Amino acid sequence: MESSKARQIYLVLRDRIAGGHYADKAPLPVEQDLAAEHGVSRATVRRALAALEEESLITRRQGSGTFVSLDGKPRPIAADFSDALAHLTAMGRATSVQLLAFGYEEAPATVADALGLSPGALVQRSVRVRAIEGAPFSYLTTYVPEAVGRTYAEADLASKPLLALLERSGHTLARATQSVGAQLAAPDVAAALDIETGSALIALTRTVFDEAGRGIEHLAALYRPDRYVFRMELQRDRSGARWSPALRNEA
Amino acid sequence: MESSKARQIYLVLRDRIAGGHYADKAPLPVEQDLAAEHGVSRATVRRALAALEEESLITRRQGSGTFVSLDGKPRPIAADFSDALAHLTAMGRATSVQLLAFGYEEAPATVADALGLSPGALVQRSVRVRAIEGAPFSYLTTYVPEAVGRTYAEADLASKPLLALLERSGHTLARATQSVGAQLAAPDVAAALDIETGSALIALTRTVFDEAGRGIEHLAALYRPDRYVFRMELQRDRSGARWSPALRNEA
DNA sequence: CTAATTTGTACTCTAACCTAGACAAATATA
DNA sequence: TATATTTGTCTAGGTTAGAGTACAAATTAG
Repeated sequence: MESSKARQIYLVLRDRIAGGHYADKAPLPVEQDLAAEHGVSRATVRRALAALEEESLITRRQGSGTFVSLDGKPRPIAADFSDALAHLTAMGRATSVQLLAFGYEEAPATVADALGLSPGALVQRSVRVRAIEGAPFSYLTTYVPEAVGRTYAEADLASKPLLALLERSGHTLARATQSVGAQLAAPDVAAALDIETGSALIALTRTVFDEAGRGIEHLAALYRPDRYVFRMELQRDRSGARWSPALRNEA
Repeated sequence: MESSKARQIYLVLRDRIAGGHYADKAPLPVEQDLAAEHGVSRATVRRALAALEEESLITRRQGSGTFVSLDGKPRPIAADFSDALAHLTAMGRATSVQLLAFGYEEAPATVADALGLSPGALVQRSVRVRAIEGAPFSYLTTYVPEAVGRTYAEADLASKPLLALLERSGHTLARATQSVGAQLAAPDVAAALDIETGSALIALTRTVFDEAGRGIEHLAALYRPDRYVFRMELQRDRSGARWSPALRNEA
């Protein structure tokens, strides 16, 4: 089932289970209905279900049905948008970082644009994977203008958060723009995050500026949605016209 | 290429182009490299590229290379997290809503839990698709406790935002919790959003409470990331310890 | 002008995937 | 207890997708 209709169905059902669309212990639709929904034969649905059963995400009982099984499955970490990292460490959970790539190269057009560099300028590019208790959950690609990057060493990246390094070297981080989308996992990312190619990932890009408005860091991050979700609390404004974010302390 | 490795590659490249990973006019990796990256033959890569070319997302020149082509392609709408809708209408863009399903049924366990209802309680379920200038971008499934749902009519849903209806009928919306993840498009959603099954979607779930802490609405929304992204501005706190969201007026 | 690079085209072979159907076994329902 | 429902097992057959290879045509670089 390397790539196929069965895999597609497997991935869709997996997302739904992880996302709470089917609650724990709840029955999945019967095989006939799943087949109809996806426009395939029952044999194909059964292969998808077999894969889910192998991960013990479901249990199947002949004559009865197929049921979600989330016994000891870890729930995703809920993180604030504003400072995810402080959040995790504050929770006392062991996160580790692996540096997959590091070097200086010409800035891709999209990065040069975001950071306000001239096309072809040199940037430091690094790729890191962050894991919590051994389970990888994010794939981070960062770009930093060369002059900024030279203020710290490669080894620092594996041990300290990048924003901390930037502040240590005297840069003031004043403002950032962030946008969130979704993206499919390419083979390299899938391998690093221990998932299958074609899984859905949260895509977050962030550009950080100093007080002079110069671009300091450009981040393209991919998160496993089954291990990491962004959560926020909203409160109705006194005026009643808008919602405003409430600052959080805990997950 | 209904489901296959070629399709997988097609979707990955499509996401990258839409997400700005490859900039406009920039060359894609050569077919050999793409084949190596994805672990397939060149013929398979070529089928993926053919599909991209058909949508004129790329142009291919024999002897030269393959290039991103984003001429008249619309950029995704950038929306604030706090009140996306007000945002859109404020921009003066024509959004339309289609009501796909409406009815009362037993609350799924996950919904009953979120709204604080007893298991098996009746809820109103509605499915809507929102489009901007004819292009669908969101698939919204909402659950409302029966008593609350009875305060407005089915026809209202097709014309007014749900939150406005709730306020009109005297409910005060005090607080909401929201979380953002990612999910693959199932066939029904894919058809409604005019995309292919297996595309990556932003998944947002929100639960709205009144001032007494009662659950009023539970929303499960799916967004096309090529048409809709969540954007936010962050500012460094005076203390310098955290980031805080800056309220926005415009995209 | 020449050589290297890159996309375009053509072909064969194979294996994986999917469909379709029928029936068995376990469970739930009336 | 009898009947319907649901998962489990098996078989046969056909279609498609993919690998691999070779070469042609256009473009670029030296």
